[in-house]
Amino acid sequence: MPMQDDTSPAPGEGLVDALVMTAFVTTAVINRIGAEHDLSLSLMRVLGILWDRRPRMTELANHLGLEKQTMSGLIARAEKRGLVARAPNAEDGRATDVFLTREGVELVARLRAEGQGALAPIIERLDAADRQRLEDLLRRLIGNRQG
Amino acid sequence: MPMQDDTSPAPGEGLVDALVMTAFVTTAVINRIGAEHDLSLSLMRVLGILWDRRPRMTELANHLGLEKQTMSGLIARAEKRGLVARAPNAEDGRATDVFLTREGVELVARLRAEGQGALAPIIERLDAADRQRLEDLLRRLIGNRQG
DNA sequence: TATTGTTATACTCTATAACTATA
DNA sequence: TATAGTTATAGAGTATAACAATA
Repeated sequence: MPMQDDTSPAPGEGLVDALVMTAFVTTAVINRIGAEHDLSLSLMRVLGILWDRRPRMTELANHLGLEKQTMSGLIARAEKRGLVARAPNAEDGRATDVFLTREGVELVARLRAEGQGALAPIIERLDAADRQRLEDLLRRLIGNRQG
Repeated sequence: MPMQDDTSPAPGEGLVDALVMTAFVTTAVINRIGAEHDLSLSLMRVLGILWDRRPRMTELANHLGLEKQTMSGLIARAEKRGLVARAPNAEDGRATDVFLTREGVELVARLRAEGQGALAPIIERLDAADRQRLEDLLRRLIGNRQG
């Protein structure tokens, strides 16, 4: 879908296309893995965050860019399935902490392994040196963020 | 979330993390742009495909990995909004072709410009040479695919 | 009979609004 | 009064199942 009346594209235009296509491909892969476990992308992101953190509901919602009510429903369903649990925050009587159950921890570990396996055929199109170059470039692009 | 009992990660493990994080960041940006126009990611993908193609319903569904009934609803809502239209296929009396309306074409052009603008601050973290290197590596990774 | 598409139904995800409890 | 969280309600997105029309 090139700009119609512009024969000299803006700098980075092709890169944006490549980024978006890569995002679609990557998302499709992890979405498929999630679907096999009846997990939405949002819930997978939540579980990933809970791997090494114990946030409160509002923190989770902000991190994912969702409303707190949406997070309430998401966590309520995950709790019903035994993947996460809620407990009152020790310092603030209004707040609720969220954390993974043992079953949730096992699921995240399994998801992670399956993700590596599913994306392996794609990344193996590059040799080791190019993989490292790509990883370095991507990390410079997105910065060192967590979750 | 490193592999717990493995101090020497599998080849490409860090790259998978970087790819997934990049996908989340990129998806969040285009999702926000879509939300400003009341468009879901799925519908944006459909509109992107229709930019230069006139597929039938089943082709669209297969391309996005959705069921044909799901595509029926998606297209029905988009048609109601005047973004796309349906017409019987000339060769096969069972099939229905889908295509962009004039309004749909204008919307896709606008979305595309907004996507470039929204991702510009991110890609500008790399100089021109590194942008080209990253684009080349990504294209080798995902192949030359369309839509 | 097989394929294309739609309709019926149900559940998840998401948002807006209203509410309760705590600070 | 402001903040944290839940509940109520509604709409979009998705799937499974059943159906109609065409090949």
